[in-house]
Amino acid sequence: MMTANVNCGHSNGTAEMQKMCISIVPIFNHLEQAEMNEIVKHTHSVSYPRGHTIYHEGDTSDGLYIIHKGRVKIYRLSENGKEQLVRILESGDFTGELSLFNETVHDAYAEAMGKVELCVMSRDDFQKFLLKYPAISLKVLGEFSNRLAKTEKQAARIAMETTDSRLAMYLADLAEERNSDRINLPMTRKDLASHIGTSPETISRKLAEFEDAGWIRQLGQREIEILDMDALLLI
Amino acid sequence: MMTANVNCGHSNGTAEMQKMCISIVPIFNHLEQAEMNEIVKHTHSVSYPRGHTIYHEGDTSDGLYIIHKGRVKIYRLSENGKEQLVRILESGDFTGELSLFNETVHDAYAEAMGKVELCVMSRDDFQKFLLKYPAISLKVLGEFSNRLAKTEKQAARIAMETTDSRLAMYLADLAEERNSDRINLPMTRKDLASHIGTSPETISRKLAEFEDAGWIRQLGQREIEILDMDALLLI
DNA sequence: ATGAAACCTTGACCTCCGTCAAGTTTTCAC
DNA sequence: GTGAAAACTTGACGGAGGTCAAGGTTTCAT
Repeated sequence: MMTANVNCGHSNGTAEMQKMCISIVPIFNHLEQAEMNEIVKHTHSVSYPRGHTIYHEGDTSDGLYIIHKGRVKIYRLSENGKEQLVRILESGDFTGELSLFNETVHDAYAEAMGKVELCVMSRDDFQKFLLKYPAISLKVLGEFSNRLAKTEKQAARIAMETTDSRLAMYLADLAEERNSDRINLPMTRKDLASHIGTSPETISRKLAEFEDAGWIRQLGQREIEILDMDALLLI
Repeated sequence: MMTANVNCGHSNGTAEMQKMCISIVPIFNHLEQAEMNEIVKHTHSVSYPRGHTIYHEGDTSDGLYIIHKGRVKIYRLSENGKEQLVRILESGDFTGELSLFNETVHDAYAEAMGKVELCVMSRDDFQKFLLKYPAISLKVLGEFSNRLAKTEKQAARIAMETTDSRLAMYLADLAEERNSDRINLPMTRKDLASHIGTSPETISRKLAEFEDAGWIRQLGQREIEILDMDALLLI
């Protein structure tokens, strides 16, 4: 049984949290203080435990979810029940938008990777704000266009690159994002495998190969140091 | 009303044609007549021959392209020079948007599949209209959300389904889209292969298998009749 | 209409990597 | 802290499908 802790904005602490929630999200935090306060009134906070499914494929969309604390993984299931990890959301990211515009049902799953705190806004309120503050639309369009570019790139990679390349590119992307040669895999081998279209065993083997070749060093199960980025990307 | 055919060479086309262009695009055709006229003033028409590259990966974005007549294929190149077909644009579709919001350079190629006629709007004008008419933003958001959903689905398929399934699902999608059991492949084996992440040879072989199994009938090189959709999707 | 170029098909080969299995290590709930 | 469950590693095996090649068919520009 889920033990969701739903707050509807009556306590000071919670109002404070919702305000924070809005103020950390790129799509809202460019607004005037008064405007943000108005938006805060139309959100409520929710907290879920590790493993809780926030929405299912097929659920009707109930709104926009903004991650305040914790991480959420978005995944899909194929016909035969295999899971593919689509992306991981962190503080300041949002989801639920896809079904806000055209579809009315979700086409993926959202699951709490640890304890998470979310701010939720209803579909109707969100659309109202988009029309009232056109600048928000531009922010959301920017975010969508980023995601679309990333997803198309990912699809192209899975379709055309070898498994070695895909893994190497994933590591390189992560290193660039974190701006460091020491990276921490944000997920299990199984999830990573499903993300780049291979099997957990293959991930283990390839990482071992990379290490033998002197391109990386595995420090822990999750921590990796990249020693020779160029060689890695030449595979 | 639809007397505005061809005749726009490489320079500006007739006002009539540009008007048509705007009136067939879902993101604009919901506007009032006067508003559309205003937008028409800020577009110009262009025509390109078969095979012409409309924009290159790395080009700086010069604006929004709306397809008036003909078809345009969007593709990417991998490191090793392999091509992946991302999607095919038809009359009423638009492209160039990705680089309109965040990136300033294109990350893919656009090529005319036959003679095409386009209407072009500058990046600045487009952004101005988005702010002036918030309803346009909602339309574009809807279009983006569709594309994102489609692309994520595609990525998940390539990552997790067998080649048979991917081809079968592609045929099924096409049949549903066209609402008929007789479908015409909109592209060559090579392009289809790159789209679903396999090789042209494998496409030939699988289609032959499907035919032997009695699930489809190949009428011409491009025309296919689906005989047993259920069997096809059970692969 | 006609030749050249692009496209499609079929065969043979062979490699990559997915799957199963068994053992080890790490994580997590109590 | 402790035991159970989840996650990871390594090995062996087999099959799906990529690649190369050669020959037939369609398309297209002139």
